[in-house]
Amino acid sequence: MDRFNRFRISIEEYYSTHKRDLPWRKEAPVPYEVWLSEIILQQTRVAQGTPYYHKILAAFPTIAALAYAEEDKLLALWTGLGYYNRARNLQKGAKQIVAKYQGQLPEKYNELLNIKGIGPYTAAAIASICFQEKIGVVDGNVYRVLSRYFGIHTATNSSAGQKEFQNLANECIKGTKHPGQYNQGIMEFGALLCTPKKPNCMYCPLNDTCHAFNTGSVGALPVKLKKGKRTKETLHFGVVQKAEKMALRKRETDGIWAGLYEFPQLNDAPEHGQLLEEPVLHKLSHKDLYCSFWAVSETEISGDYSFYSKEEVQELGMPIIIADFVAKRL
DNA sequence: AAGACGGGGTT
DNA sequence: AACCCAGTCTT
Repeated sequence: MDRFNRFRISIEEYYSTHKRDLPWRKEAPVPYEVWLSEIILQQTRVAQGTPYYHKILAAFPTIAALAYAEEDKLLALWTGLGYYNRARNLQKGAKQIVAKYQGQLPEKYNELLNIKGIGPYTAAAIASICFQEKIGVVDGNVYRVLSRYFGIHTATNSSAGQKEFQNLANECIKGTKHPGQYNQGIMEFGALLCTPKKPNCMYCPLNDTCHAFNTGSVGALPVKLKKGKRTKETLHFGVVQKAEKMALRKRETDGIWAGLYEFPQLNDAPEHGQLLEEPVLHKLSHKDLYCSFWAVSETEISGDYSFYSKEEVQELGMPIIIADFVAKRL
């Protein structure tokens, strides 16, 4: 038996005995549910994403409902999940599917790639889980598992690495009869056993032939290129409250917090204004935001804002730091 | 090829 | 504090 088949069979065996019961995992997976769950879970832990999956599926039970939804309503449900362009692209994708595919997800990997928000990972997941296409998923788990087992030292976040790991993943999946099970299996294996820190090598069914385990390089794999330094930014929010309403404005459609609502920003600490709480450090993965909230009069703020009540705010997407503040103060 | 894009959990 | 998470898009 070759190395690829040995690997695949162990993964399938592992999955059959360890798979978690997740809401979108069904005997006959529903393509829309798989798509929605995969978008929500991009760069997001299952535990964090699952409640959002339930809320959003309940609010928009079909692709058509999602396509015709108010963007603000979708973003309101997405509030706190991060990477908000996922939500906006999800809806663009839904519109594409309604327009070009009669509201049904296409079945082929190459067709799925044309849909907004669907990249190589998500296309492979949908095509394999829903339509039995043999394309390997490549996510953070897969990079880790493959790099260790096969001893691949190419950086996973380099162009060469992405190609190499995709090719390897495609090689591994070739022999299977159940592409969706195998793909979910390798991710489950990475999430539960072949973990980033302290992987459970002693109980690993593949340790006899794992390159990393047998060369003592488990801790050195996968190899990743370092990202640049984080940047710092200071934000001054102008809080104007009148008659149980607060002034909010919708952000531009690109950059951070695209399309979300926030307090109008001030260029600097205002001359006339009361600091409502000690400046908060809001840490994003790529920058540190020092946020100050100032009670100011309406003359201090400018731009295209409107006043919203507690009820109206429920229908708006907001960065979590704004949503939390509004919840406390309104 | 490199950076931008969130927020939260783990080590 | 650094790393990671069922990645994708833009420049």
